[in-house]
Amino acid sequence: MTSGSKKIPQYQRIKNYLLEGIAEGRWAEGDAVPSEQALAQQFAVSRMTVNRAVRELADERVLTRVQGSGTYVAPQKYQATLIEIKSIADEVRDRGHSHSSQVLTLDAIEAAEPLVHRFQVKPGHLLYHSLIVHFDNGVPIQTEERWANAELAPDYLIQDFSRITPNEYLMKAAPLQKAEYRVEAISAPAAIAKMLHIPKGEPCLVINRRTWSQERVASVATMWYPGSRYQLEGAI
Amino acid sequence: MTSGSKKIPQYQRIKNYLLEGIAEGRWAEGDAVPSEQALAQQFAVSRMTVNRAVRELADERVLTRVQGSGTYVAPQKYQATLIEIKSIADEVRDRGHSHSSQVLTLDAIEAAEPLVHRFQVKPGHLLYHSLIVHFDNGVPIQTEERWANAELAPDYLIQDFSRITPNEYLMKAAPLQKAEYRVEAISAPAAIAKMLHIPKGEPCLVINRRTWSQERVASVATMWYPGSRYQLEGAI
DNA sequence: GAGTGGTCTAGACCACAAT
DNA sequence: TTGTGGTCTAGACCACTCC
Repeated sequence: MTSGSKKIPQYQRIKNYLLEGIAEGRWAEGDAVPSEQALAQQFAVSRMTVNRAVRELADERVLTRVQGSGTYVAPQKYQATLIEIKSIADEVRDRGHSHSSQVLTLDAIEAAEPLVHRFQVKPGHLLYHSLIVHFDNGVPIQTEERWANAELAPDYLIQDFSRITPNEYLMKAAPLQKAEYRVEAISAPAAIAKMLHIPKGEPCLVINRRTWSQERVASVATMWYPGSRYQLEGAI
Repeated sequence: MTSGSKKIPQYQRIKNYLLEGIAEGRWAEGDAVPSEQALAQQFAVSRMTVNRAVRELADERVLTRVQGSGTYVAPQKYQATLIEIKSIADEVRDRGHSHSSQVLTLDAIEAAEPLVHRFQVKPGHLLYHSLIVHFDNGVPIQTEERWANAELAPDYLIQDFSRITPNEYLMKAAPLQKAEYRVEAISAPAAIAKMLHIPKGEPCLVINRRTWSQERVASVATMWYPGSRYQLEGAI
């Protein structure tokens, strides 16, 4: 099915061409992609067909279009409709602030309850574990405790998590297939309050996420955000 | 700008026509809307233009299309990936509990700041306003304060909101085109604490939503959930 | 003025559903 | 067989940007 010959519509071929080009870095963020005219010639299709391909990618926020000027690779990553797939580091940088982080724990463990259940693996299955605090201009904004499936993220322990977030590494190592999240409002317990530099008992947004890759659970994470300094946003 | 004559593209006129028809009940859920051929004749445009209008509404999940059969009004149920489009009443009932609600306020107001800004209307624009508490087995689980655009939800004030939630009415009156949300964790102020029967200061999940229909802001809502009794869930 | 995107036309062929 | 949607063409005019 991978090499289906005639079933893929032309506009989809063009979309794929542009998506691959962006993935490979042929066009970086902000770069102009070829004009509709040029793509129409290159693919030997009418401009209407190219227009549909490019317009759909613009609707999907992959590209931005400026009438009279051109079509450009959209600046952001895919945050899109959902609750933060975005890296916390990018979020901070997008605000023009500086991001830093502190790795408090980084080790390997053998799965036991309740992680056995969360990961849908057998007891003893190897998991990697990290506990990191993220800072926005030096102010703590998130604690992130994460467990990763060693089979899917074999190099987890040798990453420099002060430079790349676990999320960013996992996105490369185990491309996201599916995610599940739970959002709660909880009073900060003492340990969390200390890490976030907030009074014990202050309301926090707590996000629990599980991600899947290749039909298996790739990672489980719990993130605490101080309610006074953070809010989730999104659109549909 | 409301009565701009020539700037609105033909495909947008057709989209509006279909959205209004659904809002007015001319086509109910599951009903077939006119074929592309019929719409092309009715609006005196080419089929390609109609196709774009209908395809976009299908992408927005307002319609569903079946090749060889026709185009139908989509069921207004989809919660799926996103943060609660689901009615709170359905959520409670899905858990096998009984839902009830208490209408504390139901009135009309003229838009002033900050609602003028949130609604993108002129000062004095008519808005309807409601404040409702929802109960799960008699336990308060959500306060819902909502403002609705009177132009898009003309019958808002005569609804029986102890039987149908504002959300459910709005889904029919002004089919959802787009939504935006913000989620925060905030300590309950006294007024909220009293309505939810929780101690003042307890962490609450606060969701702010704006919905669009026919290119205009249809409603703005603020919902408070006691953190101890509620959590958001979702998947991607 | 040259190039770009935004929209639209009046046809066409195909795949599929209903009959 | 008829009607539906899915796709595509080869033009066209317009509004806008950039030079």
